[in-house]
Amino acid sequence: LHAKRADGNYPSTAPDISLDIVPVDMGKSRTHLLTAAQRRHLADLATPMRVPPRTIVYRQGDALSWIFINTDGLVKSFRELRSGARRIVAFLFPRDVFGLAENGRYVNTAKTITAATLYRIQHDVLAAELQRDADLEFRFLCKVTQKLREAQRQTLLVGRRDAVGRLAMFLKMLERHFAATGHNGWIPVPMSRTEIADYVGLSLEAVSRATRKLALQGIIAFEDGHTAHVLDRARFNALVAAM
Amino acid sequence: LHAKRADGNYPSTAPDISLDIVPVDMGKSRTHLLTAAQRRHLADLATPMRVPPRTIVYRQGDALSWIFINTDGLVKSFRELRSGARRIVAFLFPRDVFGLAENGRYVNTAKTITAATLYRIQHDVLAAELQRDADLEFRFLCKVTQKLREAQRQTLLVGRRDAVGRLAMFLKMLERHFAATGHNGWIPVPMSRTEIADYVGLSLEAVSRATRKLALQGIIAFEDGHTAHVLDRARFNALVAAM
DNA sequence: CGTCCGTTTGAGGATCATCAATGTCCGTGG
DNA sequence: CCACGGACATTGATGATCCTCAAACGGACG
Repeated sequence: LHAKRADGNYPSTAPDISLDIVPVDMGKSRTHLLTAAQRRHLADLATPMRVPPRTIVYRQGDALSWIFINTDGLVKSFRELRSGARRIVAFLFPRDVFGLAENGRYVNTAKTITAATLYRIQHDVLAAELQRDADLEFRFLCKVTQKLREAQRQTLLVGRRDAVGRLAMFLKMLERHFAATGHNGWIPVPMSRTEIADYVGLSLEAVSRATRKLALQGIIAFEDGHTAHVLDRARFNALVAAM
Repeated sequence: LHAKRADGNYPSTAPDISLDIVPVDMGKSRTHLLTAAQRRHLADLATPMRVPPRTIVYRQGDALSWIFINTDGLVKSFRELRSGARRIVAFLFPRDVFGLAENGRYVNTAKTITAATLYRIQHDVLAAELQRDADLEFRFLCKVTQKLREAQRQTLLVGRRDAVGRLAMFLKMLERHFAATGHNGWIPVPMSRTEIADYVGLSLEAVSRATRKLALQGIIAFEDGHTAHVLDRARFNALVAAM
């Protein structure tokens, strides 16, 4: 698997429940989750793995072999630049699918941030299964479509000139992701400042200054560095939208 | 159709040939093009339209009704910002599918740059057809995956700090798109400077100065503003990769 | 021939990256 | 229990880059 991995300690209860693909729509509103049968079937094909923090799942350039589904934990997908800098292309949350490849090679490097539970499926097995089950395939299509929208949003984010605006958009993105989980008014920020910087395309220092500004202006309060409270919703939204 | 359109003058020869979805891979190398039967079937479901330049196909926020396939011409997909600025999210080349929506509404505005031939399919009809034909659906899945990769690349592009580097990456993207068409050494640049600026996230002036620099350094020669010649391939590639 | 649109060129100002130093947290070892 | 070390984060000063404003230029088209 191209990387050190946590061996052995899988949860012995087979949790086929956790393979849901997230709600999206291609217009039509349908039952967005997988059927019980589909989950069971996917669970049959997939192998669960429990992965410690800061573990590389695969590297850019590695031969494509598995597609991964994140059911628990946080993973980053990033590219190493010549300069040594890293650009995080996506954060993979629970219910996210990853393993993007081109010409049979992974495009990015994937690394866990927190401990994570991943299900891996051989890519050709998955492809075959998708061909067999058009309904399942449709969920994947929706999922990739959602990822496409997110990528476009990130392009808009990175394209902004102002640091605080970028940070605001970033927090908004996090809020969207955790909205379903019912956190209201406060936003979990599971990643480090450095990782935020690598995602929004700023230097670490700029991120630091931007968070400080947001706090000073009374728009957002940070506590322990990994939780953000939205104090002034109106100005926060204005910042996010203001471009 | 939410927009003025060129009425009547469809080519009377039914060109089912032109509905190909472009080559991509999810790892497996397959016959990348649609089968003749699939093309015919798609052509049955789709309505061709010949659209003049600078025509709005749909606006962001419009209710989703059609999915479009571009078979000829150039379309831009962009978002209007509060400031009045525009950020181009994607250029749609022949064989591209577009009509990205969220919650039943188009996410971006689509506008033709050149005259174009578009096929439109009612989104729910397409969805139904995809459910029926898992193979066809797989091609769409690959297509969206390709778009995702491109979007990620654009994020990297926009994230760069140097204007010339961004322009170089942009030209490289164009070259990739026209590579199949056999132009060797020279790159068609069908869009305006302003549109390039809106895509790479620079001001019009910065784009102008960057092109000038590329020309002065003998890396690329521009003629008539819509064609670029790669003079120094080595330094060009270095610029593209140098981050 | 004049207007309009897109582009080029120039000068000044704002913003962020970079470099450097200090500060904080946490785990390790004495 | 405390001191040390390392990773990460903050804060400050300087410089480079690009945006903005402004003016001139060019071709297309009436």
